[in-house]
Amino acid sequence: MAESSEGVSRRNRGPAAAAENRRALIDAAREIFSEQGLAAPFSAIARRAGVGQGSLYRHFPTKIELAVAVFEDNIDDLEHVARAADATLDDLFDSVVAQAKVSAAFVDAVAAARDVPAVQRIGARMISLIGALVDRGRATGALADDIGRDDVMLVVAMLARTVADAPAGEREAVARRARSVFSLGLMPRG
Amino acid sequence: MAESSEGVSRRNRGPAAAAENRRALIDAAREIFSEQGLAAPFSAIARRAGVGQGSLYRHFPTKIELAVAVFEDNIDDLEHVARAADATLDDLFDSVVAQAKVSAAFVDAVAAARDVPAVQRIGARMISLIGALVDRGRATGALADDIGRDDVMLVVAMLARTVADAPAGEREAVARRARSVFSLGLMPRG
Amino acid sequence: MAESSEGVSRRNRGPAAAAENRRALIDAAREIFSEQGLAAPFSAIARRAGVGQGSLYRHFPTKIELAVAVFEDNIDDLEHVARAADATLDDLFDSVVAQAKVSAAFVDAVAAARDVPAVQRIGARMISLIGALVDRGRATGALADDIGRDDVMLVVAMLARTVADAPAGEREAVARRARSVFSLGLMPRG
Amino acid sequence: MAESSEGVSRRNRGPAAAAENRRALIDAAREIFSEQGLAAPFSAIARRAGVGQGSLYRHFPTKIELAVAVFEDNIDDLEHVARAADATLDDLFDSVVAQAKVSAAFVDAVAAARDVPAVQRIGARMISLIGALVDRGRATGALADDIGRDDVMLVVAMLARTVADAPAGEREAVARRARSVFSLGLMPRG
DNA sequence: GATGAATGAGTCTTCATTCAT
DNA sequence: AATGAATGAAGACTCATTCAT
Repeated sequence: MAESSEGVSRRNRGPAAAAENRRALIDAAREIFSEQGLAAPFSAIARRAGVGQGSLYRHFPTKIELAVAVFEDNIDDLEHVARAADATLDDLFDSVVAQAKVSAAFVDAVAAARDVPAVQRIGARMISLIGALVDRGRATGALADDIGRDDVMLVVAMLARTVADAPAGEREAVARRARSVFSLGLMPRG
Repeated sequence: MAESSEGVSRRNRGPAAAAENRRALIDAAREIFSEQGLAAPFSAIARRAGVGQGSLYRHFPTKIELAVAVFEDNIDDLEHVARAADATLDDLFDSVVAQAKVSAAFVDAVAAARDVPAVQRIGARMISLIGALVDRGRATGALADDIGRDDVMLVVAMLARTVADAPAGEREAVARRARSVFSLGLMPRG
Repeated sequence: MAESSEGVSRRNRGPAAAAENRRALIDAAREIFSEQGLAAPFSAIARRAGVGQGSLYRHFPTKIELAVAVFEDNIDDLEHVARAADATLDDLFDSVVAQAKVSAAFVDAVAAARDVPAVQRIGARMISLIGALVDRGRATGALADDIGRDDVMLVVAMLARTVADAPAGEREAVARRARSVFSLGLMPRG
Repeated sequence: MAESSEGVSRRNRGPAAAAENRRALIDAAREIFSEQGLAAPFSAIARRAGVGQGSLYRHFPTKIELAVAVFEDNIDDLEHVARAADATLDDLFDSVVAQAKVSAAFVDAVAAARDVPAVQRIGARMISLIGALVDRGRATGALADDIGRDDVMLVVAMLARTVADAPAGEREAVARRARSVFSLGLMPRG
């Protein structure tokens, strides 16, 4: 992210820059998606990355692929979170809320390209990490027995969208309210 | 809707056609919004309505105003639903799900123009009808005491978005799953 | 002008309203031309006059004809000014500056339609009243002998344009500066 | 100008063509502004230059910037004229009259964007070159002592406008008449 | 004659995508 | 493989003009 300060036009450094450019593009895309959503112009991302438009297309022929690359990073984080011995779904929700805009952009991307292999791969990772948390939640009695991975997946998507769509000033309040509704629904009743 | 078969360019039928055109535009917009969302090109709506672009702008200078007009119809329906003596939140949810795409478009519109009076007016109607159902729900013990109008409003928004974004074939399943999660959250716990 | 307050939509009063509408249109046009110049949309004038667009076209098929009608009023004033026994060119300039925007709009119209009879008629009236002032100026020794009507006509046009084009806050200063340059040129030297 | 024959759609010649396109756009703009004034459609300029609309916008995001580029060339000429050891204001007026249409377009542009830095820069150059001629004029006794740069600037603007607005066939006569009025005003009176 | 809606062409502007270097 | 300019197709919006009532 340090590299991605906008407007710093790079020289043509040839093939050597390939890996570096890729990183810069992903970082720039994450920023742009956070600010403007998935519908942001492609050119803005290239500009922010300080990379030619052509290079953007070479690395990521479609916006979906770029979104996948961005979210691949994010999901690394999520997996990291989920791997902690005492991690709960709440921790996952915390992360999702913190990255709401990017998450929402990803939800958009998924909606637009459910059939792209890379998208499915990411979906699988997501389901899998959710699965682990669900299992643990059930084990500790923090989660109702009839709540499955797919339910949580849906909740994550709704949470991301809702928070992302709220005006900046109300994000926190909306997140709290939504999570409250969800939690009560997810908690075992008794 | 009967009149709005696309592509049939109308003659200038004079001012008498004004009201009819307005209706055609609203109907066309509802269709288009349902198919393409709020971001659909204005021109597509005019075309679908069989009306010149200028007429569209005359009737609805901004997309928000058009969205409001569309939703004003929908909210009529919702109010009708809510007025039934034994109406429940579930009935409301049924309607929202049935009109998911349009509802989602409206959520977008509201997000984009919270400060437009017409939007606020609609928002107020929505809150008000939800309020009635909430009160009734509490009275009949179908709703937890700590669930308020704003919570339900949020749920409606999430429900609409989620169902609207799901691929056509999965809408019903998604709706069922989402409502299940929500319901358990909204039901009083014993 | 009292009648022309914008937005007051009139009922269809039929033919009886003809003369009145004509007046309202002229007054509205003067206002609009003053505010936005000759390029102002036709519709703005009809709206300001509280008259249907169709009526505007009926009375004034072209913008030129409307401009002529507007200026015909103004030239009445100018002729009135010029008829005063002790009137000077400076009095004319005062009037032109005071009506700079409208005058400039008229200059535009003339430039665009030198061959329209109505325009020529107005031009003749203008030349004629200037002629009177020139003669008187020469007689009183206030004007150089080699300055003719056409020179003054040109000066009037330039004065109007210049003042009209200046930002509102600088009109007076510009008018003063321009008149100073012109005056020294027009005054006899010796 | 040789390259700018209208309608010959070019291939994408890559970045190498950038400078050439820029030139073509400026030349085309000068022509178009001369023919139709500053209000000419942007698309006409792109077409005349044989360049895509997008390229026009890339090079000149606003019409003002394009006008500035056009006039920057013209002012080069004017500065060249003014630098001649024996140059007079009359030489400047000659140039202004010769480029009347473009000059008038520039006056429009300045009026429309007094606050744009590039415009101010050009204005400063103009004032400065006028200043040199004013100083020289005073020194040689060809100019009245109380005539300053601003007066001459105003005269230039009026001259440009007036000549530009005159029908082609009368330009010369109008220029002569206007300059005569101005000159007598600018000359020292004995 | 008046009315005011309808029409559609014309401009502006933004992007996704391609391509020469 | 990188660059960044070129392209042109949309889409938004505004008006001049026409026309049924």
